[in-house]
Amino acid sequence: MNEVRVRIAPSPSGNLHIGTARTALFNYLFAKKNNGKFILRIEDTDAERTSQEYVDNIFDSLKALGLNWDEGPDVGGDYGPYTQSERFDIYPKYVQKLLDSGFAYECFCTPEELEAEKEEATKNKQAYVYSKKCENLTEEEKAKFRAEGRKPAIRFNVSKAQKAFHDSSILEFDDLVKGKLHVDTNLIGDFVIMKSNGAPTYNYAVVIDDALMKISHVIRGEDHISNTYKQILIFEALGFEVPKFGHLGMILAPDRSKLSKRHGATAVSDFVEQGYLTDALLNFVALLGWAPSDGQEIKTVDEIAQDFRINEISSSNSIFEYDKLKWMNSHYIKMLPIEELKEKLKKYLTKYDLSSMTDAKYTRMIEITYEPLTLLSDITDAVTYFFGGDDVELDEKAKENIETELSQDVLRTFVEQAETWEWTEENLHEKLEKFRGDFKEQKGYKPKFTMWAIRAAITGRLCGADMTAILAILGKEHSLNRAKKCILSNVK
RNA sequence: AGCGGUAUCGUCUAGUGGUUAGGACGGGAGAUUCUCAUUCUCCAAACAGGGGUUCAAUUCCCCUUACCGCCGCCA
Repeated sequence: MNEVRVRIAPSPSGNLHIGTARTALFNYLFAKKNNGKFILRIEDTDAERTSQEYVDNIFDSLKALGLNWDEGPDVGGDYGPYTQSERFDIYPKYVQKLLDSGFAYECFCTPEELEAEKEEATKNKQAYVYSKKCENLTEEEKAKFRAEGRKPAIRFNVSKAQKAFHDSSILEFDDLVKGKLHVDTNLIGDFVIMKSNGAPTYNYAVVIDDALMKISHVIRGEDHISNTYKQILIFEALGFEVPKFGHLGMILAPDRSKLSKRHGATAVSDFVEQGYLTDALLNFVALLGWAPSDGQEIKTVDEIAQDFRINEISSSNSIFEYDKLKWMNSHYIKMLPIEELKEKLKKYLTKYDLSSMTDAKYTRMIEITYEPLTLLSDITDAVTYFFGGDDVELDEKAKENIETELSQDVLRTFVEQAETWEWTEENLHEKLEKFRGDFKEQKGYKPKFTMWAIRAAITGRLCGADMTAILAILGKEHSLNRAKKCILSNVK
């Protein structure tokens, strides 16, 4: 049995898209499950849209996701180079083979001529298929075009390849996820494999690379289905073994359009920047099309790989539901070991002076605030009242609350009694419990209201983390000063 | 227009020729908690439509509809 070799072949014309990440994941899973190799290839044949910045982003994102490749531009391998622009000397050789065997021919048509053909087709409501005008040019005619300064593009002769390798004009292949797929090759025009400037086209370069890199399974988005037929024909014309193909449904935005920035983040690096955990991202994206056999959706990549069967992937499109991703992210945040969480969160706490806080206090602060986080970045707002010393900004609801007579009563009593309290969390816990118990008993204040007064004065908000711990972390002085500042002299 | 693909709660999906069609997110109700959140319990929510085949179809076949993709000297 041949070795399983799969690849992800992103084009560096943008940051690594979440859809590409999903395709990469499925390739990775397939490789893992089958003890195969996962290969990264950079498809940068279109120099104008390509940049090193994007190449770096693709590397970094894939690494962050833990989708490590066995062969690639940086790590090398036996079938390099793994960057298309470094393979430009390879492509002409096989074009020549195709030319020699008659599966390709030179085309001297100008863009204007081609445009005219297309217009004609649309006018007649026909699908456009190249006319094959240049298929049988004589040497004299070619020489004449050359004399005019025209540079030929090379076209692949579809009908010739079809007749050479297939009985019928219907070309069929067995897709790993979609089952049997077919098309009438008469509908495929002779397409360009080498541009007049000498650069290979995508459909051609992909075949050469996949063949030379011994790719056994091509797993990609279903937008490539129609390319597959062309590619199969090239594989055959060159005498290469045709790999197996598997096409995944697309990821759509909630409004069923293409996922774009206006829906939120689309690049993996954007998600990370916003405070998503890569593990959550990966787990979520795996669930788009794949379902665990035991119904347990939270899974590590290794667990998913064990349970992964490419033919069981749903072949329909799926919608990217940010709500579920958020839920998953908060779930992953809760599962993170506290030490790791402390480190990851620091990135979002740069506006605060953490050096003024002991590690024990910092740890405790994170312990009591991390639970409600949806995004790591939510921590920024969640801890603001731990800083600022004697001052804290009150929001509208807190202000309103402070101004009630009940709250004033609570605060006056609090300041008076707390002055003598020993300021440790255990003791505060005990004292506060008794404190609100007393108010309940003596004045009928619900514990909730008693605590609201203190919370409003100390944190400036009506909701937040455990009040006892907040007081302990803030310290006696700051706590009492904040409370004192909220005691108003004239309240009716 | 043509060609190809897809169709189970709002969303991601499980599932079967005979099931109370299952789970998750989201939504609703309740319990717990000093608040918010968490957690827990419960509830509502789906087989696109029409024809066949069959004793029986959500499941198999056909048509319609809807949606997606492709029709580049882009990748």
